[in-house]
Amino acid sequence: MFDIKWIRANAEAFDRGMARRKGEARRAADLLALDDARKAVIATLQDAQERRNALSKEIGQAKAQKDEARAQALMAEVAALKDTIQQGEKQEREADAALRDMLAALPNLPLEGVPDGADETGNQPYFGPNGSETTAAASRPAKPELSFAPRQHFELGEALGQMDFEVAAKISGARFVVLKSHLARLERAIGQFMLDLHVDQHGYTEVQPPLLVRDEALLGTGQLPKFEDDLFFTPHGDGRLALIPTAEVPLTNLVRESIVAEAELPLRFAALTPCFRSEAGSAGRDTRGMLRQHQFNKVEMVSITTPEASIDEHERMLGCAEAVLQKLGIHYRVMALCTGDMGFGAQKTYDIEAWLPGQDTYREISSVSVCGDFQARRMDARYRTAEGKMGYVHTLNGSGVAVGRALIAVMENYQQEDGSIAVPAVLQPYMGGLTSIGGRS
RNA sequence: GGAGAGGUGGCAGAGUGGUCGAAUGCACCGCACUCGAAAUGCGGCGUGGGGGCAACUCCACCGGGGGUUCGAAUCCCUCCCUCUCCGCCA
Repeated sequence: MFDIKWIRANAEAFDRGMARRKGEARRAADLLALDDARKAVIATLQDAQERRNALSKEIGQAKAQKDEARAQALMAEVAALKDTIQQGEKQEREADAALRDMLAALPNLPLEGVPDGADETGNQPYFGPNGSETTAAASRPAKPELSFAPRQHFELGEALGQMDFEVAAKISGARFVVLKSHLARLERAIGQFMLDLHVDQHGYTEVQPPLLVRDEALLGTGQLPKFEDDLFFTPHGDGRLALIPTAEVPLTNLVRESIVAEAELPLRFAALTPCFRSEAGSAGRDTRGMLRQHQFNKVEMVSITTPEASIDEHERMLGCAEAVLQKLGIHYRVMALCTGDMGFGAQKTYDIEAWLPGQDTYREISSVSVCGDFQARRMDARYRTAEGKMGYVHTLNGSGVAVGRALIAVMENYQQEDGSIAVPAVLQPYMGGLTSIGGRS
């Protein structure tokens, strides 16, 4: 959410940034016109209120002095203002709402340095703030060398009899899956491992958040008002609650409507939760396998920082997500998303794409974004310095990483010629010591 | 689900139609006293918005929203939240 004052002071930068955003025709002039109209309404209203207040005060004094005649005269005088004030209040509400609605529908402005582009083809490889392709390659696991034609995860899973899309469809329809036996445990092991990593080694506080949230929370992080179609809702009383599309929503809203002492920052939260997405706009895409499901598990990281610290925190968070793949031994690449591929609330986003041998391609497994004060303004999340100065916090979120997609990556990268799957060393403790799924033991 | 009580500044807690942005206490900040501290005294201490170069001034805010009234923390409606009792329940 933008501050209209900021737009007024930075109209040119605002227009330049919005022009880079796909499909954003909104210009500063449109918003400033609304704001001007709003101010005019306020000026008129306040003028009338000021006169009313003064006269009402006199009425109080007259009454106190038992001067009924004077009180009556004053009341008659002020009565005339009543209609003006009520009209004005109504107009102010309408003007506020008009401006607020327009501001709430605006996406965040891309940071300097974010590549321009219309879609994912405009994304660029990223090797770290001071990195190169060579330095990055040194810290990233290599592609597995498979001496046979690799299979896709669903082929492996179905052959094992531990991944069942048909029965899931009978129960819940398309885009659901049933995992059983060792694959079910592998799913749990991956989530557990990743959450432990972030909590034990990366300084995140483990959180068990609500999975059903109010519209206000979704407005705060930016899923509403524009992306209602992507969400599942359930009726609740006279209203509704949404199933979280990502734990970013409850984790970020942890600081909503609050003022955090600067000394408390950064706050780092991590959670392992199911996520629910209607995938309304992706009919026909990735229909095979469990790459794109209505329900999936994800470890999410959220950081709340000062404005000064958010850019460094972004790099740090990317590192936390990368560590997962490094420890799992899965080859990946990092892409800096272009303006056309970034999410609504992001100033800058890195995607981590895991190598999937079965698909012979890279697929997104994590997305790490810095949002600046965009969400903080929507949530009214502020911080106060030791000197008492207040400002909006900066928020960041990143997957660390998507559990279902990590399962796919493990399966495809650790598959053996006989269709069994080796269990990565770091997961074995979480698998009761199991070293292979489907192999002869 | 039924019955009841409540939501006021960082905290505690007055205030049931008029000069109340709101007593008082605690906390906090400054000053005085002190070698220093405590205690004490004096002063300060909310947020958002409009106007103004500025000193400043005006408007709004007592859980959220709407209404009644010349005037609302106070009355009415509605929503949210908290607590107590009953019922149900993993």
